[in-house]
Amino acid sequence: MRPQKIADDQLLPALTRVFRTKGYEGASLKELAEVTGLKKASLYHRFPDGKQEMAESVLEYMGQWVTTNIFNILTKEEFPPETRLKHALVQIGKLYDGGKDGCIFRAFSMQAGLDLFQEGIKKGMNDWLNAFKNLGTAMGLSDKIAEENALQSLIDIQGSLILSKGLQDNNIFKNTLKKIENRYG
Amino acid sequence: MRPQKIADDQLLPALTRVFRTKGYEGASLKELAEVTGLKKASLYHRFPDGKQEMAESVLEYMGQWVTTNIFNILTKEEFPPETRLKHALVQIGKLYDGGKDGCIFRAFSMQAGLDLFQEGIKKGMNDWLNAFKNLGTAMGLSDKIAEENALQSLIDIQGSLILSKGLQDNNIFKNTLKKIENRYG
DNA sequence: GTCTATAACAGGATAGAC
DNA sequence: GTCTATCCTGTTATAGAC
Repeated sequence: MRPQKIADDQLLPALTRVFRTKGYEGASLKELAEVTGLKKASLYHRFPDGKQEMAESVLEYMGQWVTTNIFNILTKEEFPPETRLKHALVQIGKLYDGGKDGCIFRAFSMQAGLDLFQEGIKKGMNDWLNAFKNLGTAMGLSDKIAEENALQSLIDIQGSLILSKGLQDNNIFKNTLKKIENRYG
Repeated sequence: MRPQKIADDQLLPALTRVFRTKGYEGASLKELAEVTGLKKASLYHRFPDGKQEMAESVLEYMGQWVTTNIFNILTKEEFPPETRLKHALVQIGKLYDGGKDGCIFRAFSMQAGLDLFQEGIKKGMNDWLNAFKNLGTAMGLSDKIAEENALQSLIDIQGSLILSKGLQDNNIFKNTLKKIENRYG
């Protein structure tokens, strides 16, 4: 067999960039091939089920990144919750490149994407909620308040990403991260 | 000339429904023709510049609806600001059908849509901010606080719409509207 | 103003050579 | 495992009859 032209751990980030900026329908195989340096037929060798499988893999890849770099930090009991939150917010800032990059949930949230990935999106969002709720209870909040804070934190992240894009002002996102930190202060 | 099969004021809502749920790329002329009851060629008669012009018209149509039904209420000096807010929030609930419908800004916020409508989206979002800021100052808030509240209100609306869709729970959106009301309480 | 028909192209997907 | 070549379908858009 020929050597892989691009390893999986380089392939997925490249595909991710396209899906995040273009959405599911907007991401064409032509562009997905270009950014990976592979021909379309080679992409089908890696992902026999085509575009849908590529998008699924991207969703899973993002989920793993977030689990490793955000959830695991938020719930790491060795550190005080204030420290965990601070570190996690830095990682969230990285995830969205300071507001420049969009969320994959949003990118897959138009009809076509929802038809395929509704369950994965729901699960992913619930994972975010649980991680933040875990942090809240570690800070001594009641279950109810911890849940409310978690939900509001996600609303803030998603909403501020939309407004940052629409108003072309990444400070909206950055300030929102600070606001989240203060809410738990 | 033959009679119009569908008047502009019926045509635009139909187009709007498709663009809102599918996004710019996901909205096909085939479906746009179906929902309007017109053939594709007839759509081109109404919108010579094709899909882009249809989307522009939808954006403008939504802007007018919002101006009439939300901004004008929020800034109507005859009524006390608390009343204005209450009425406006009811209209916002209608605009998004209790969380079931998405925002046109979001639908046009993937790359292809931004390339075409960035300026329109930015202007539309600033109109929302100004209307809410106007309300805040009418309630006696400082300029700075009124601006902060306006921004947070939009973040709440956009974020809660995303989470409502992703988690398939429209109560997230509905509760957020109540929360906005309380913030100005 | 709407229609049928069709052009021109892009998109997703596959076959088979190397 | 990657490639070239190709297929087929869907998509945007236009021509011209009514």
